[in-house]
Amino acid sequence: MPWRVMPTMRKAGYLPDPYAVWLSEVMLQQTTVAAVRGYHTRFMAFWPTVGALAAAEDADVMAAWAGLGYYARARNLLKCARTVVADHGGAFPQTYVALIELPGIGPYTAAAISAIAFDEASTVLDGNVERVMSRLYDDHTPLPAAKPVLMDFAMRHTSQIRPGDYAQAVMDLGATICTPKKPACGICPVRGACKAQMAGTQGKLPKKTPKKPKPTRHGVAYIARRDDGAWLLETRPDRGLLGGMLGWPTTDWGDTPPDQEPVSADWQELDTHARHTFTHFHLILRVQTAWLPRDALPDRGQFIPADTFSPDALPTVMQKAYTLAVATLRNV
DNA sequence: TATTCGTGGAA
DNA sequence: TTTCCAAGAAT
Repeated sequence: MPWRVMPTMRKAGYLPDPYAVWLSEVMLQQTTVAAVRGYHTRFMAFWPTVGALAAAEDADVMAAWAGLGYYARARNLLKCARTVVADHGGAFPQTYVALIELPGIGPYTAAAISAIAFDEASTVLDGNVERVMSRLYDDHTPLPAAKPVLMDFAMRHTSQIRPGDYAQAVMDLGATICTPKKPACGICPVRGACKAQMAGTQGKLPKKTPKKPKPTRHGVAYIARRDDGAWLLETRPDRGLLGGMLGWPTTDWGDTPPDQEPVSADWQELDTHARHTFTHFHLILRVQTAWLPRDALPDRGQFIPADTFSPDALPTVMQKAYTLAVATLRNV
């Protein structure tokens, strides 16, 4: 990662910017490095300090987060930045105990920041470390029930010497060698100590409890433009799915799609629909489009001028609906 | 303790 | 095409 500080530099006393570390660790929650890289670069360019982020407009931050998912992270990111400014003088607290009090910072992130940015000997237990420990001790207890024992294993290994380097090293071991599929045991530095490697069970670990099948829900998105080109959008409520994000007015997403037109209009149903999969359900989203008169008065949402609107500010499912609708609206 | 909460890429 | 997931936190 470009925001990493190399071990040789750390040994000389340099530590990375806590703000950059916090931002990356929050973005990396349940998210791949490849997906995060561009977002982290843009956030650091737009808001170089926690003070700058704290002073940002909510809508700008949510728009910059669009597409990365788990939008509660972005809402908590702002809460956390503003708390750091208001209660900590604009400097991140340096200990696990203090960090975990902040919004959006849980056990893993508090451990990662305190270790990487402040060299506290905290134990990081993320998906990588869970995998490494389950294999090292050949523990077949299914996750998430196995977390306490895996944390106990991880604590035994946590180094009091250069704890920041250790935290990154054990996670990198999981990310690059002790991988979920086809681990590179032949080049693993702890091969000789790995019980799963000896038993030949590394490919089956960590064991996980089977997850429930995803139901399919249905909904309708209403994409309307006023005759001056303005788009009808609404900011979703802070709680729930896509909370705080800009999007098209939609029906509720349930088993049967109700009719909840945001404004009376001559709606045109598209002959295709968008498919999207969230964490816990599949969505089939039908799309209706309409042109509205200058004096239209919608029940929901607000008009965004054409020169202000960018689909990049929308969550991915809303971008899918937009892509389907654009061609049709052009032809009207 | 169990559920909610995104996304895009790999197999 | 469908499943499975990847550096979790909040409720």
